[in-house]
Amino acid sequence: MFATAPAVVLPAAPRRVAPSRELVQAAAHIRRVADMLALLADAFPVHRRLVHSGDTIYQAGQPFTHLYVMNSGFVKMVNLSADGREQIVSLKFRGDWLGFDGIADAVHDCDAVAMDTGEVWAIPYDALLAACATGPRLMAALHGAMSREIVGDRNSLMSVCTLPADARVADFLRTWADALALRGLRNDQIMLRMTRAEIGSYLGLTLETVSRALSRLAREGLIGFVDKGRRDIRIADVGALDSFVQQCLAPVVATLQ
Amino acid sequence: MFATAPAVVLPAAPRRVAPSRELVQAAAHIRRVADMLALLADAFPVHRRLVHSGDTIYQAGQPFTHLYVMNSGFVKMVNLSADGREQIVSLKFRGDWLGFDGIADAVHDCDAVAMDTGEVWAIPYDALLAACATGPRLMAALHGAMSREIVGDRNSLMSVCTLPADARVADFLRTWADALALRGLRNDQIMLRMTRAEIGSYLGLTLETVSRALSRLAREGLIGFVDKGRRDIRIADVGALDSFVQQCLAPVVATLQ
DNA sequence: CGGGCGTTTGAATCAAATCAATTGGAGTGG
DNA sequence: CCACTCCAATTGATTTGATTCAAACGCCCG
Repeated sequence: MFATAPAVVLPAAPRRVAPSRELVQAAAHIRRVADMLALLADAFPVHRRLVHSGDTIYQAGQPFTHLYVMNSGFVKMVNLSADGREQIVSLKFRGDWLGFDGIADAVHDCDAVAMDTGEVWAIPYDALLAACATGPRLMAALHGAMSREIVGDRNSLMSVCTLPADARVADFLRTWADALALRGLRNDQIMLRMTRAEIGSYLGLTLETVSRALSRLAREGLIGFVDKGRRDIRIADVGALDSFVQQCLAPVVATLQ
Repeated sequence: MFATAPAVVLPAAPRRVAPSRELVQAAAHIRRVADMLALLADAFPVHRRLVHSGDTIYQAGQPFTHLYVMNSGFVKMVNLSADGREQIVSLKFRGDWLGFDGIADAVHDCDAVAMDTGEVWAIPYDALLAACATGPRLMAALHGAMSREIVGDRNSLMSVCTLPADARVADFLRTWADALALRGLRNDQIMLRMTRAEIGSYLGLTLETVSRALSRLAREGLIGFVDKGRRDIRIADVGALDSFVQQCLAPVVATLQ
């Protein structure tokens, strides 16, 4: 309870004046990613692959041989069910690992599709394991990444299961902004390289509902659109998105008390 | 693609006459779990803990020191958000590992609560890593378990995001039955040790909706209740649950074509 | 300039949540 | 043994939030 409280303690941080705690976290994360990439580059000749929007890094059904670490870019993980349903189940940024789904059965379980130009490092899994044996740091990075993935997936599930549509979209933007901040990037303006339909797929909503939610957030002044296009979103105050989510929850909480 | 196809190829398996493929899978899984437990017992003095319904194996916020493997019993993973929302995000059975959420930040991220009497083996994480260095088999088991967890979580997300309420409940029962079959247990009768509210939490539904869905499945003859209680569920034909899910999807698929 | 795609917005519909009442079992204590 | 309480589950009536259907708009690009 207390461990996660700080986010709530600040009801509406007036401006993004770089709160020290987040800066520290970001610095730690940047260092961790840099160390990890250096470690990988040292351990073996990493195959760096340049990808463009639409390229698939791997596909469901392919034999699993490599894990991948994103040096830059932006990737979606697409799950396809036996009966033809399809969904974006995860989004990946710089420093994230791809391919864990393939380890268990030696076959990939979903598609990894680039949504932007970027560079992914392909790492032969067996070579990685061998390298892990030589020192504990690579292993720690690997396990940390898997652990983070599990935590992230569960948080997605919780968003989808416990938040109404508007709050889900707000939470999505907040999470994205946090991901940018963690990587030391400006988080007051985010380029969604996704269509409304893709956002909807990820959040379990229709594209119309996503569009309406964004319009409402814009009307309330929580977000704004950069330029004339509606793809780039300006977030005045990330904390305000938090309070918006809680406000959506207010009636629910009231009944619990 | 081909890996997941067989479930569809059989439109409505008439009866549960032990299809060989599933038996083979079950045998493989049982062997894997047994090997893993033996491997663990050999590698270090495992601490075996007996748990009863309601006991917590670990809680969010606690420092992470151990991973756990379930030898028997049944456990729920409960996530709590900063703003007070709570949800069951995962269910664990014999052979499953617990605690991966704690690796990344050395602090557990959710509660693991026993829902039945059982035995969990506590494994010091550092000792486990040390043991992994000695041979590849432990590491393979560990990574396999994490990979499976990631795949499972994503499938949960997909269920919640793409299936209507009735289908979600049917899919939940099907998944549970498959989990039992995989462990070599009879899967024509499952003891839900969960209330309707807990099932609802896991599926993102209210308890009333879960109740109605179960009533409808019973009315259609897909499930039955054992004894007078409504806790134990008899499943005549697991394959029929599959076709029910697809039938729920039929109108959706029609619009896609 | 015109076509195509993505987006927005409105109106109607529908599925699930909410509210409310009742039933049913399990456990307790007289 | 029965009466009582408590909690889980069922079922019905109503409301609500999201989807569906439909139309129009804006932007990018050939």
